[in-house]
Amino acid sequence: MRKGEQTRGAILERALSLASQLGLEGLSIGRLAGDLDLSKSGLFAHFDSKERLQVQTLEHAAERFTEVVVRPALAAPRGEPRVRALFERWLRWPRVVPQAGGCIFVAAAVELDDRPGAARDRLVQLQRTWRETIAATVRSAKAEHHFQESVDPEQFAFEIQGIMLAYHQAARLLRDAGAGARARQAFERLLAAARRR
Amino acid sequence: MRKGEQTRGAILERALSLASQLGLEGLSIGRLAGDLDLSKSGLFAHFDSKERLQVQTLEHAAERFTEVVVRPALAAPRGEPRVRALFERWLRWPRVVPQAGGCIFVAAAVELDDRPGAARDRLVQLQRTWRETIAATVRSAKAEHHFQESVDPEQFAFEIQGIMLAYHQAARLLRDAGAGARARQAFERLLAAARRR
DNA sequence: GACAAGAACGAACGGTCGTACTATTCAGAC
DNA sequence: GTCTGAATAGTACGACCGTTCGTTCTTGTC
Repeated sequence: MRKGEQTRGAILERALSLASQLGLEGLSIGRLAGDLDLSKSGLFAHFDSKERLQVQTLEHAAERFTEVVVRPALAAPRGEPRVRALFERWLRWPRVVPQAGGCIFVAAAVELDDRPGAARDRLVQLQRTWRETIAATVRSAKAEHHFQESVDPEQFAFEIQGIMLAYHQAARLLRDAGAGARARQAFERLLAAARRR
Repeated sequence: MRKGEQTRGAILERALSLASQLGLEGLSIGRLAGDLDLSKSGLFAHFDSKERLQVQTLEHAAERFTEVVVRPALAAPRGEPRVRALFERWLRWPRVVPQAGGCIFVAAAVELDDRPGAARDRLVQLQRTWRETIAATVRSAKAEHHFQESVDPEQFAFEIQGIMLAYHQAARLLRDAGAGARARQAFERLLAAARRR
């Protein structure tokens, strides 16, 4: 049947935004049901447990992330342009896929880093995949001779991630209007160091 | 009287570690009281409200941070050594001042970035002070001619913060044993770019 | 040792949480 | 139109939440 799938999708889309604000633990089934005009028990039946809801919310986020960040970026030309595309699309994605509290992966990373369980396990997988996506893109930039042979793709991924996290904090906590400019400047410096010679 | 102060200190020290794990919202008065063999109401009386407990926990964290990170770093020679001291002491501080869940400011930044209130306001202040501390140290490194004149202290602070956040995520979420090495390499690259000529 | 103030306690409050059951409504195949 | 299973609603539960209140123990001062 199809109605269930549809409701489920609506729940997860809302859960994604709510969890970005309140965290995966702060995400409450009652609140979620109220927002969607569903009964608590009706909503609950879709997931059987809160932990499963949390995991599915991450799963849903990952699917949307692939749709709006990774896949389009892979359509950019190999090499540096693709690295840029990944970066720029990451900056925008919490608005493209509505997450009122900012990137859910940033929030979940801090929340789950010391809470064992299925949600943490899945998040770690996703985060590893993301770092590997960046690293692979950097490798292709080396293959295209855009970047020097000496560039370490994993180190590059680490540093990009740092810029993203600093941006997230400056923009959201400090409400620093110049956060985007700072992030781009840091990114350009990183690119220049990889490219230069 | 003095007994109260003493208990209060013990509560805050424990609250700091607990909040680093569960977040300032996840921090529960009942749990905290249980850990310290106090009654819920007895503990509560020290703070009058949960929000005040949260703010005081941040305040306590800030004092300890100044003690073990900022003040000792300011004892290092002006210029690049002082920048290094800030960085290295930051890396270690969640172990020096026990925070089982990692740096509480990192956790609180993500948690409070969209939750208005006294705790958020205080955290923003603290974070601004911290960035300014880094920037001032960078300015002194310029004055000592360790760094080029063209270095932007605020941009430098932004990028250091990024490295710290990336380290936190790699070490804690991904349990990446090489996180420290990655962070130091990124830091050296940042220093080299500021120094070079 | 009396006394007052401070510190801690125990019980209870109204709420919300996740979860378990049962009952009802509804969509799609025949 | 009927039947069936999926989808949703309703109700109740025990646990824990922050908070209040009145009481009791402890501490420091005279």
